[in-house]
Amino acid sequence: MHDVKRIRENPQAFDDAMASRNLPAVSSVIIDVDAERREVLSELQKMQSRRNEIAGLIGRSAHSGADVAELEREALSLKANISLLEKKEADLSGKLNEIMSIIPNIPRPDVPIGPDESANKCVRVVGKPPEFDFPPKAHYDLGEAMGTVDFRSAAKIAGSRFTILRGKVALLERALKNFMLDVHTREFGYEEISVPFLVSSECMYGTGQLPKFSEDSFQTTDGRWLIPTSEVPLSNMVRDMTVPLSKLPLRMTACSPCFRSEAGAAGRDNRGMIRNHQFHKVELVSVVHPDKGEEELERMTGAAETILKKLGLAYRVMLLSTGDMGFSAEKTYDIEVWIPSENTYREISSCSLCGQFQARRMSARYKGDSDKGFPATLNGSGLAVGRTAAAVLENYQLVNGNVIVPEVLIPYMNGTKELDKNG
RNA sequence: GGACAGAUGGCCGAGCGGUUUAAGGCACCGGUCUUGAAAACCGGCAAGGGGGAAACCCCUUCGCGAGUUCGAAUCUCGCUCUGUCCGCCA
Repeated sequence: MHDVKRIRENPQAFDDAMASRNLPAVSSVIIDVDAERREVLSELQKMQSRRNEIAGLIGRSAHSGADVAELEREALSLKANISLLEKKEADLSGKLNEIMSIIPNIPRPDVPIGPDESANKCVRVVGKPPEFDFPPKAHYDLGEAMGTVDFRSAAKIAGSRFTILRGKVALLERALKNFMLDVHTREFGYEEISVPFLVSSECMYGTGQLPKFSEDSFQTTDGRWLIPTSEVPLSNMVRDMTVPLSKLPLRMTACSPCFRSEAGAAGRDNRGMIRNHQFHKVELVSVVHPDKGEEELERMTGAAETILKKLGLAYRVMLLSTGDMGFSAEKTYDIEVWIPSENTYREISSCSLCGQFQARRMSARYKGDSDKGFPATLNGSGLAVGRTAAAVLENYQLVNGNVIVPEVLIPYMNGTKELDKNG
């Protein structure tokens, strides 16, 4: 959500920002509706003031015995006008809100401008992709051959785009979650949070999934939503509250299943664990002073990268262009891991600075002695567990189809050093 | 799921139709006093929004939403949440 005052002060800058997102100019509509709303509000408040005054006079007349018939007549006519104006004001507020709630965040100045992912900028490439003297298999072929990744049963039970993991690969997934959470809590000071996987519409609105992207998530029969990411419950921890400045930065991490309808993804990544309706993700969320956003984004991205470094996986960091950024983001780094079978990098993390955009939607505030306002929020994957498991399987595969367990995971795997057909 | 009780400012808590512009206390901030501290005393102390160059004025908010009324924290209806007990249950 944007600050209407800011738009009023510099409509051109706002329209330019929307243009960089390939969206039409809307500032003039917003300014008009807002001006009308404030005019109505101002008049309404004058009437309310008079109404309160009359009520006071009548109240005090009970003691003085003064005649109040004239006052009551005036109050009655005021009453009708007030309810009329109240309705008008509510309509205008609603209209303004409707427009504002589907406008995305404004990209930061250093975000490359472009139509889509083709304009993304590679910031750095870290690690070297492994070289194989045999054609590397895809993770789903490796897993199925080992009998540890079972798409057939998953389809029987839940339909397409689900995965069942068995034995050592299920353990690998669990090991990855614990490893990631440990790194973030011990090395980066994130507090581990165990969150609800169902959330209210208010939460989905707060982080920006609603009202525009309802078709991307699953809704329950009683009106709740399956979380598409634990960013939603984590960020909404501060919804409708004022956090003391001294408590910032807040850093929270959670591991949760994530549910996505993947509407419109037909035909893409149909095989494997890359694009499922349900996947596990370790999420990072920070709530910081608005001036500390960029600094925190670098820190958060670094925390996510640390996981890949420790796992010995090659990756690159991409700065997303205006055309590829999410709704609530004003700057986003994607981390892409090397996937040998596809001979390319695939997204495994997305770290976004949302500035004050979500805080405004959530009405989350911070307050210090002489400084108060909306904090900046950030969220990032640290990392998508299923995709990390796939990357480990592929990057550490041997010619016989076995998979070496990365050193850092061995303690989390009860000492298992290699995955093989014996599960 | 059933029964009962409750929801008031950062916290506790009074108020149950108009001298309440939400009493009082705690916490916090400033001052007096003190060598310093404590105590005591004095003063200050919610958020959001509208108007204004400013001083300042005004509106809204007593869980949320409707309603009754000239006037609602207070009355009516609906909802949400919390507590206690019962039932069910991992």
